[in-house]
Amino acid sequence: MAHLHPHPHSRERDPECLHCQALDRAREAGLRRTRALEEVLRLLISASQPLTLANITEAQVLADKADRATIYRLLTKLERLGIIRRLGLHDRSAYYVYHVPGEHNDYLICTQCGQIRRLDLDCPAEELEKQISKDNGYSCLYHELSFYGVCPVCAAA
Amino acid sequence: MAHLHPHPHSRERDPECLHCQALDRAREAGLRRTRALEEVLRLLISASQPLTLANITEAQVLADKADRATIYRLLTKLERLGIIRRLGLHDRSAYYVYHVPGEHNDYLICTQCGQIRRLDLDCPAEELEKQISKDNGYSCLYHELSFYGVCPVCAAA
DNA sequence: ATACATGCAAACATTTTGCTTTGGC
DNA sequence: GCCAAAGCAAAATGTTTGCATGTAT
Repeated sequence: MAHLHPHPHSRERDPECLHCQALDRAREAGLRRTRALEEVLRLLISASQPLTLANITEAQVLADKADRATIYRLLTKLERLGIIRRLGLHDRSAYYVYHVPGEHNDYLICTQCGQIRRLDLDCPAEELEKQISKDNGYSCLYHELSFYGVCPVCAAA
Repeated sequence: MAHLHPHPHSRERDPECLHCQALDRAREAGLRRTRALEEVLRLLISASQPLTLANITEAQVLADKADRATIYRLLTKLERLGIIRRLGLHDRSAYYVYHVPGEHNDYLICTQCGQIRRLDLDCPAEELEKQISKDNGYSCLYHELSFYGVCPVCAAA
């Protein structure tokens, strides 16, 4: 999953590389190849958990080099294009994940400390999607399944 | 579901009445019987969809009679007590629903207009909860399943 | 050369807190 | 009377926009 881009800033294309794929999708949609685009995609692709706008803006590679507003607008575009996905995880802020076409992740969140872990499970909602789509006439359906509870560490304290 | 309290402001107790049950739970937890408590519970119980803090504060019965901060603190307490539940539905603001012990609801949200509809389905995540709880050592587990898509109206436009 | 992307600053929306007063028990 | 709850006002947090400038194409 956390497939790192093997050739930063180069123009070579490795069709297996998630980062290249993402970049291609973005370019095809008309986005320009900017530093912010590259870094945002790289960060999201290599992250093992959802990231907030603040997380991204403050990341080493971007700190003091990228503006909140720029990243915000970029994330918004990428979401609209379906390249990334925005999650509502009870926090005040929005979380973003890279969206691998056809893949899906669920999360387990501690209601005390806010820790987020990705769950690796056969999501049972997958099948329901078609049915719900048909029943309600909705298109472009996707879903979000999150589990909330108290993690062992917080339970001890 | 939307069981209305049949005897507002009275002290009679109908053990079948959701509103009475909720009130009892709150009182047992030490909350005082205030106007805000009664109205907030009534609103949430009779609502057919999740409500925001703003929704509640601006409701007829409470408008100009209740302060945002008061309702906010009350909602926070009720959530901590497990009497209501807070949902993260992608909107900027938090949504609240009354939590009937043992019951669970899933939602279908239009990503364009934000409309929220409650889904009536056999939630397949119910079973996963125990497993996840065991696997990860989390306690007090619950989950939230939401479907996002474009509703027919927005699709037409 | 022409858009699109950026940066900076300011506006917004919503949540959260401090402190004094009110009112349930 | 005591302590929780209410009310008011202000702070904090995170998102969103306007506009002038820079830059990829």
